[in-house]
Amino acid sequence: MRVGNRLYENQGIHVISAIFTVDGNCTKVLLVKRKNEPYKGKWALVGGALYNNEYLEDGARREIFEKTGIKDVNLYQYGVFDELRKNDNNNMRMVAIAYLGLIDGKNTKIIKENKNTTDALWFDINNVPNLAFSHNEILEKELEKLRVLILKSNILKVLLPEEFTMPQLQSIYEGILNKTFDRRNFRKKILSLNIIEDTNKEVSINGNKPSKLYKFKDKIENKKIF
Amino acid sequence: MRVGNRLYENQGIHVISAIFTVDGNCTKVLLVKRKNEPYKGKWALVGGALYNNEYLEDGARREIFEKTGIKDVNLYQYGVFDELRKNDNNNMRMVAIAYLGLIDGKNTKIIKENKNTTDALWFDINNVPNLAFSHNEILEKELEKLRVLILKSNILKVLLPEEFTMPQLQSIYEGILNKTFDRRNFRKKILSLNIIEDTNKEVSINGNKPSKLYKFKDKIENKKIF
DNA sequence: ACAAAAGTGTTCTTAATACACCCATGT
DNA sequence: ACATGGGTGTATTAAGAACACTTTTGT
Repeated sequence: MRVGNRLYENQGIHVISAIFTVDGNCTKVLLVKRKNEPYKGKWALVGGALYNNEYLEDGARREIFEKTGIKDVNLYQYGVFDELRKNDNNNMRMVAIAYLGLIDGKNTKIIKENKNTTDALWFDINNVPNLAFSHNEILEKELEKLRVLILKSNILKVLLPEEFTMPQLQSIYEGILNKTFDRRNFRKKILSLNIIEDTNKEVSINGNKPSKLYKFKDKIENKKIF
Repeated sequence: MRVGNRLYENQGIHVISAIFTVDGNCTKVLLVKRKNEPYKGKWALVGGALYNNEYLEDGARREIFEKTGIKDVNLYQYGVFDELRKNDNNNMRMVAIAYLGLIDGKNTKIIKENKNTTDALWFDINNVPNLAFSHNEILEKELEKLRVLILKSNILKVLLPEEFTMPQLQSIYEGILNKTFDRRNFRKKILSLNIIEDTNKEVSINGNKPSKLYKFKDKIENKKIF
């Protein structure tokens, strides 16, 4: 079952991950600096070619580990990006399968270098350089997905302790959505999304009135339209 | 730039299209019957391997034409489906890129046979057989996308004359969403979606009170969340 | 005049927004 | 007692759901 037809030669599948974190009230994305051509010296999302014997998500995870040392990351959804690289003498058909990840940047040690990259850094999403390939476009689309995902999943779990307060949660939403919300309305909205639940505990975070503690639900059911 | 590494051998990219139509109040999907192994004799969505020198969407369109004779079809969005086919002696890494199409089945002549298929038929989506590969799963996901898409695009243009009446439109929505709606509320909802506009004309479709004529807007702007 | 299909408006309920005061803690 | 940050409720507006009568046309 080997592909033995010239029509199908020179095809490549890449797995590319946009890995985000939230730091204070700004959202950051993890980029690596390319060591080799093409786009030598340019920053890029984390990714590379898929191996023959692995599933897409496993490939994405392997690339993330090889290039940044990050082991534990939840990956979500996928997008597809299409690219026909034209050369002098042949074409290279590339399909990039894009993943979205979210980790706690503060508690994650990043390895800076590997055989294909010379650096790895968190960039504020409002201050991203021109990236290799069409990674700027991929980044935009994945960020948009992240903004949708936080409204209907427990993806934000990784950025918070098991139990957290409403103000902690609000600050992360504000960071990702790049907006501020009224405290009362935010609480009402989030509770109506049915993605967190009250633990009936309280803590005083910094010597003021104690806050209630919430946690994400394990199972989150979908909403419907129309 | 040839892929000369064993790790990347035996990879394949397939483009798979779920082509829908609406007939009366039921939604149908176009399936083809496979002539060859694997899954010989099974029904499948329309698709096949991507060539090296074409973009994904072009490949999808070529496959559709080769297998069904359909030339004019708008394709939308994509999904990715991951499959590692295990054999006795090697693995075949397949990635299926899925497209969604919608055409007017009544006015489209379908070619029944080609070198890889022995038949092509419209199936009521409530009555789809076990399909080849994981095409049942792909079909479900693409149908879900179609149901979202009709609420925020002009994708339904192809099923209607340039100018159409509200009851005609409602009947198609009811067919795809598999629900019935109150006439007044449907009208309000659709108009609020900002995807159609009044033409200030009327026709009497079948010798009763004349209906107003509407048409889809050319440009449709996106809504936002939060 | 009547049958068939299309147009229209009001009420009720639910969700979204805007906004101000009280409470618990540490100093 | 006061400063800090967290909790709560109400009034207004906008959107969704439920529902019945009138209009036009052909026979």
